[in-house]
Amino acid sequence: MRPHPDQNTGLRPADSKANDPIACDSCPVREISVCAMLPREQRKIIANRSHNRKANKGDVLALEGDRVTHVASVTSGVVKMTKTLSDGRQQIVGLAFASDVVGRPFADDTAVRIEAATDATLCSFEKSHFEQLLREHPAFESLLLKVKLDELDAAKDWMLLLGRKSALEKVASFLAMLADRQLAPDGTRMPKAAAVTVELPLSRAEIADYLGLTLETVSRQFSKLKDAGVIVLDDGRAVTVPDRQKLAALAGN
Amino acid sequence: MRPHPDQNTGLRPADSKANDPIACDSCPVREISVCAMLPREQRKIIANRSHNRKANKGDVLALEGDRVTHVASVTSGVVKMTKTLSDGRQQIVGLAFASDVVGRPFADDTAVRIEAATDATLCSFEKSHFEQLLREHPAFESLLLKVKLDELDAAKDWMLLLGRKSALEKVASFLAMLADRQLAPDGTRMPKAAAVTVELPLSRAEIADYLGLTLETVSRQFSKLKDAGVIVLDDGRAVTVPDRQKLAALAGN
DNA sequence: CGAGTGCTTGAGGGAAGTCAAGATTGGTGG
DNA sequence: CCACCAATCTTGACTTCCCTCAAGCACTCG
Repeated sequence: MRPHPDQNTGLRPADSKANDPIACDSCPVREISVCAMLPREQRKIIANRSHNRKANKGDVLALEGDRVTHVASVTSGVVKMTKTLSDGRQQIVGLAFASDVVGRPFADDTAVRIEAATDATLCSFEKSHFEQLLREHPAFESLLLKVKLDELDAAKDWMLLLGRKSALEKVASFLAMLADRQLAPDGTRMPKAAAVTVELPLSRAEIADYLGLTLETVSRQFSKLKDAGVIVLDDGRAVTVPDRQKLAALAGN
Repeated sequence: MRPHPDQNTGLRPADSKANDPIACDSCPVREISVCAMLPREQRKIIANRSHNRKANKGDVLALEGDRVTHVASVTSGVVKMTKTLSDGRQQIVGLAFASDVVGRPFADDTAVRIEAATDATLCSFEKSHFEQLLREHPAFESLLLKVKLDELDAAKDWMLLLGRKSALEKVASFLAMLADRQLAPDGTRMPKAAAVTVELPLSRAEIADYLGLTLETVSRQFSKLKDAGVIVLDDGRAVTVPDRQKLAALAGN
């Protein structure tokens, strides 16, 4: 593997923080985030202890080994978590979409670098406040546990992909994952048959880092899928999947 | 990848269950398992709701897609969790050692096959009882959350390994992991300098499935490490590491 | 319009996979 | 106790998939 060039260091937390109090009632993820478990009147507690945070694409929210100061729920955009070997080889070990939690409660420092993959907004808590919420509201803690158990299952799927799938299967799996999580305009999941257009939140290089490949190999698999008629490359960053079944078939499993 | 041959199907849960009540006070993992968080008098609750379970090497505790009926804490031995692609390619996605929890609370069925990698004993709960314990004892749930967050961190490390490390680094990492978790006879962790002998809980084929390699490649890396003097192969299953620093250096990171 | 960035494509090489013997080990029964 | 057999592990020769290196192409933006 070729080591990675140094990347845009972006803004550190203190710089890009915006202390607008959160309006939970209009929060775009209020029904699906961990907060959803709290009874309405207790959301005030959240509002008082959290703040909105805007991050621009490329902004680094935490470096590998950093002291953990905040825990946040993603309200829009995509945040990536990466780990890096000493010689620069890099692996994306997690993607956080809207309603996902980033940051590590109950640990002194992060084992991962946290970075905005797209422009993003977060509902951010000071770590100690977040942990206090967990202690005081078992329903909140319980929901976080369920969320993390789901994440663990997803991580196991990803381990299968990284360890055993071919390059083509990896790319197909990645696109299938994005297509499946794609929501119709009304917020419901797309019907299984319908064509879906996916706006890729990652560059070719980032997809490579996610799949354990090189950018060139990723690009070649995109071309292969295009030639096979499984995807349409609207432009570099937007992909249409006419038939998700066909894509899923190539994903292995 | 070559598909795997079918493996010993072993015993299903109902067959190998032994209903001895658990003696928590003499439980080998009472200080480190999730149970440790419960105040002494509440351990009775555990004793009443759990039972000892012996599993022989190769016994299958659950198949991929099985309904989850039990959640258990490993009290001795090693249990492996695997995922399999339709053509038989296999990946070990988790190893549970003494004090680790296997089984999936809050889900209808397992996403992984659970199998004893060595002879093992477990402290097993009916899933509904386990979930009830979590609900009634926030401290218990809280500890489980912390344990699962640690597992998630470990999974991320493993994703880095699977996606980006060379075969030699993978094998070195695996041996380093085992050496580090090896305990001195008195139960404390070994001093960093001391030579450690590790009894491998997995066959070459299983190590390959854990590392995303083939058995032949694993064997070659063992030979390479032996020739380099980094390890001594006492026999096929026991490895001595004279200098863990040297091994760690080869593990990458 | 030229420079910069990100993506695609090609040619060649190398690390790990595949296929195929052997070598060890461990268990079983004569 | 030792001979035999099956299972596991090691080693070798060859192949393949993906990585590396290197152009060339397509946008975007000053």
